[in-house]
Amino acid sequence: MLRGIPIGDAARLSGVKAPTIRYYERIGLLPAPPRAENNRRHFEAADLRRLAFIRHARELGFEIAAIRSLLKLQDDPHQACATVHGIARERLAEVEQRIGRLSALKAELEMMIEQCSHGHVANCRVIEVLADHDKCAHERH
Amino acid sequence: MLRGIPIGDAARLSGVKAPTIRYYERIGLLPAPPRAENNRRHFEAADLRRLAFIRHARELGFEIAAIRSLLKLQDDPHQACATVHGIARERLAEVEQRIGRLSALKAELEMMIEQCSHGHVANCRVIEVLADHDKCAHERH
DNA sequence: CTACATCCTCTAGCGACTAGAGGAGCAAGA
DNA sequence: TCTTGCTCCTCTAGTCGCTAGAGGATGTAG
Repeated sequence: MLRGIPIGDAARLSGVKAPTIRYYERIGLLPAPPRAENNRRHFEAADLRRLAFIRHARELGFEIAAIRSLLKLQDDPHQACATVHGIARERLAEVEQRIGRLSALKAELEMMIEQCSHGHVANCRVIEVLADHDKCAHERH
Repeated sequence: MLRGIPIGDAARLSGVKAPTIRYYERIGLLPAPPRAENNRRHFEAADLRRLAFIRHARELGFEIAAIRSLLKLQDDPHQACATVHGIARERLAEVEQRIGRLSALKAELEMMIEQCSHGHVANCRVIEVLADHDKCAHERH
């Protein structure tokens, strides 16, 4: 019979939940697999690889649109690597920017918490700092 | 006449866009201001302060729900500071975690990009690494 | 035969806005 | 006075990437 992998197993093997797999199929990120007479999907190893790829890229913070282009490039191995490279570098720049902003934020939160007098809200530094941006130590946000 | 601040000025002064101000009013984050006969909102200085507070807290990544509790605490200055403190510390922990994850991610992206052979997609490291999680240098994601 | 698990489709919800339609009001210039 | 252009109003629907739940069919084990 050789009847492919059912969605539950595909979910367990790829780490992508079943509803999410169906969602990816609906938005065209994953090709619709053949169905058995009982209308159930049957996946194959290639689908699992594609799902693992998607999952990993998602974990790295790539958006669906970016993954879509990466997959298109992957499907056509004669494409130049430069495009892929570009997408990854864009993503790196984003990540670096986010780390920068988060670090400033961390410093500000730490300052707020440290300066909090542990008394009443009326003279709580956390509330004060939140209310008045000028009290921030850092400018870049 | 003394007819308060119109929404456009409130937006400019507070840094919160007009549709977003209306949205905050709708979800009860900002008290509904009085209206003139022409049905237009008229804000006051206190509203601007509240909006600045919300905006700053949003920039720091606080969720609307957290801001809602902070505002409630702010409205009642006899509350203990401990609650406020707790919210801020929770937020700090989240931020630290996110920085950690983003740093691992940055390292991985850098590695991917560096190893990319600049040839064809068929032997592009970016694609390969994305396809196979085991090729990652870092485990914690 | 009875449980129970797995699968199917479909719709609606999340958070925090944002965009657009369609219309009213107001101030300044020709 | 008319027109232009700006601001304002409400309402609905869209964004992203899922997730939850309803309601029903099928499959498997005891």
